[in-house]
Amino acid sequence: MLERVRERGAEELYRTIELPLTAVLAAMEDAGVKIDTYRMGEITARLADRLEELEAKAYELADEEFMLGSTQQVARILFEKLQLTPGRKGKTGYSTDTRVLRTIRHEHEIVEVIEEWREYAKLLNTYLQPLPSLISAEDGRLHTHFNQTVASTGRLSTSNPNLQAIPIRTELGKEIRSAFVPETGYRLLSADYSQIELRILAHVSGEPKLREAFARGDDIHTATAVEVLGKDAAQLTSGDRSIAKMINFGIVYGISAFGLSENLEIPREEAQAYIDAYLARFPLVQDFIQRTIEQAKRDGYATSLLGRRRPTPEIRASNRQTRSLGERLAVNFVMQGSNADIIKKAMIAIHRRLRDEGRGARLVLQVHDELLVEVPEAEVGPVKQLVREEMCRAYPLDPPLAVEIGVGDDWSEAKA
DNA sequence: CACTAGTGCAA
DNA sequence: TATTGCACTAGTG
Repeated sequence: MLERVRERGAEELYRTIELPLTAVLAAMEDAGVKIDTYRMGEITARLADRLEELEAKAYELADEEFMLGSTQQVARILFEKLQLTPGRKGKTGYSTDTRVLRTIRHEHEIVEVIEEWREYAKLLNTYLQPLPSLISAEDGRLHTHFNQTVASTGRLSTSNPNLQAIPIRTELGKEIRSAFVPETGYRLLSADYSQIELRILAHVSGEPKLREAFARGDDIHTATAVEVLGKDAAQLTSGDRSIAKMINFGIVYGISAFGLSENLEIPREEAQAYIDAYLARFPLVQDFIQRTIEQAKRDGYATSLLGRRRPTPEIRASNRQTRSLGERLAVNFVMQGSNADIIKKAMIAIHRRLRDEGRGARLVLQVHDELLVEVPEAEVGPVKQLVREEMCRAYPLDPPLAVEIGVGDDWSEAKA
């Protein structure tokens, strides 16, 4: 197999990153993370009560009993029985997803009941009930599995349970995250790369406006809004910043007018105008996108900063839709794949130094641009410094990598 | 039991 | 018809 690894130009990546990383991941799986089951139980009890109330209310408003978890039955109630305005359709009928429900929220009282039921049922069924049952009898901790060969971009994934998708956006979500706690006498340290994928874009494109914005320490979405919307920073609304944020996401994902229009919920022509304005204001980004697509067409793959390759055969397809997909995959890979390279390199360095310096601290989770470390109280200061140093040093970018670090008595607090 | 569709959680 | 994942329930066979 080593011969085939060589043929694909992957030997260095294999020897310096992927192979040494296996030991780090094994140690992390072995360490696991502590869960405050009492806190989980409190939230669960509260939610279970609320879910029953919502269920009763939904039956009353629909004047019949139905399965709130069944999209088919929900669609029948909303769009046949109650005659609400249908939105998009799927293979089997009307969609009842979040966006559709949001649109018809004011047509009938039952819609908000269903929305709220969905949110709570998700948290209960996916996190609050399954997680405690997965806690090891051996050490009382929760052990995930890190998959090293699943994601086509070189990212890690986690499974059984998927600890890379623990809620954070809603208040209730944050409460679930707060049940992830350190061992007695320890604290949790969360370190995440700030805007790493846009910094990689600034680096690989060499776009001066992006580089300078990062160098000045500007808020990158605000800086983008200033350029694309042509307003002074002082006149920007929070809506302007949100638009710029969605455009930046779009650039990282390999933008299309259709995709941006869907996400901003605006006409495709307006989305196209935003894209045109962006590319005109950041011309080196446009060059980078073009270069990346041409390379992928020629070589059959895109390449990350550390030489990882993603084959993109779609890019030579005769079907326009498939070809566009290939172009987006190639562009996105440069940023997502390089991000994966960099954080893996940092993990190896951190693991090694914690061991060599005789620290009691240990890596417990990686969430794509974040590392979670369990640290003895007495070591917090030096470990914080060590983690920042190794994460920043992993790959010298221009603009440089920036790392935000928080420490707390649970995962939610550490991220605040 | 294996599979798909729809939905929604994370970065 | 914007990138990468995992996992839940309902429903089919």
